[in-house]
Amino acid sequence: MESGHLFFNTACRGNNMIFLGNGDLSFKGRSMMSMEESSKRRPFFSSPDELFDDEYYEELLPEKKRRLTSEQVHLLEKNFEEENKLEPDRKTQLAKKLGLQPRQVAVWFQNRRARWKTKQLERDYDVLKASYDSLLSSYDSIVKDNEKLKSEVVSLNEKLEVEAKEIQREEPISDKKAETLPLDIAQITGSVSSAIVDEGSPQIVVDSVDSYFPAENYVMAPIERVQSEEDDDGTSYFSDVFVAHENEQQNNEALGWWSIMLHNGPQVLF
DNA sequence: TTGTGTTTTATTGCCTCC
DNA sequence: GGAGGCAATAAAACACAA
Repeated sequence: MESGHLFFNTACRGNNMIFLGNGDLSFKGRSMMSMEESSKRRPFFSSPDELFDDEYYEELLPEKKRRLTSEQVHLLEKNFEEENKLEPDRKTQLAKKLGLQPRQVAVWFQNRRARWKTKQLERDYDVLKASYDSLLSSYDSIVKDNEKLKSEVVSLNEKLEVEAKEIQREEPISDKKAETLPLDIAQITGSVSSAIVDEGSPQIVVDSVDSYFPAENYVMAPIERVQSEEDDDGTSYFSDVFVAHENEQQNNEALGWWSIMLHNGPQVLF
C-alpha cells in the first residue's frame, strides 16, 4: 500500500516534482490513512495524462507546502548518514534522483542538521546529568563516611580525656612536667586528621594556614606523647600532642622552632 | 469537529569563508 | 561580492484529545 501510494502521490514536471497526494501515510510512526481518506483530502492521479494536466496545476498554485514522501526521506536520511554536509555536485545528483529542486535538498539537509544538533544537545545533557548524579551520589557517600569518622573521633577523644585524667590521678606530676601537659585536651583533639574537620568546634587545623590557636597568645610546643591509639591496620590516630602556652616569651625561649613554625606560616604536623 | 501541540518544509537575515 | 551555513521564525501538515 505504501509503495502504491508513493507511486501516485507525486507528479513530475521537468526536473521539478510537485506533490499531489498525502506524502506521509506512514510517515514517522504516524497513523496510516486509508487511500480513500487520502483522496478526499488531496486528490492524486492514476494516469499519466492527468499527471500533466496544466490546468490542474494552475488551480493548485500558489503551490502549497508538500511533505516529502517516505521514500524520498529515506534516501535523504541515508545520504545524511554518509555525510551531513552537501557538496554542490552531490546536491544536484541527489535532487535529480529524488525529483526535487536542489534548493529543496539543501533546505532538507539544513533542517536535518538542526534536528541532529537538537538531539545531540539532548544526548549531551543526559550524559552530563548522569555524570552529575553519579558525582552527587559519591559526594553523599563521602559526607556520610566523614560523619561516621567524626563521631569516632569524638568517642576516641573522650576516651583519651578519661585516660589522661586517670594518669594524672595515679602519678601526680612534677611542676616541670605539668607545664607540658595539655591545658585543655578537648581543644587539641581536632588535630588527628586533616580529613575530619568539624566546623562547629574549635580545633587545630592541619594542613592549613589557619590555626585554632590565636597566634598572639599561644604557641604550640611538643610534649611527651600522651596517648596513642592505633587502628586495626596499625595506623595511628594520634600523633604528638601539642600544648598551648599563654606566655609567649617564655615559650619562645623554651620551645625553639615550634614557635618559629607557628609564626612563619603553614604547618604540616603529621 | 475543533482546538492545541508537534513536526516538517521553507524563508529571512546575518555571518563566515574564499 | 557571492555561496553556503546557521539561528530564528513562519506556515502548512498532521496527530490527538475532548
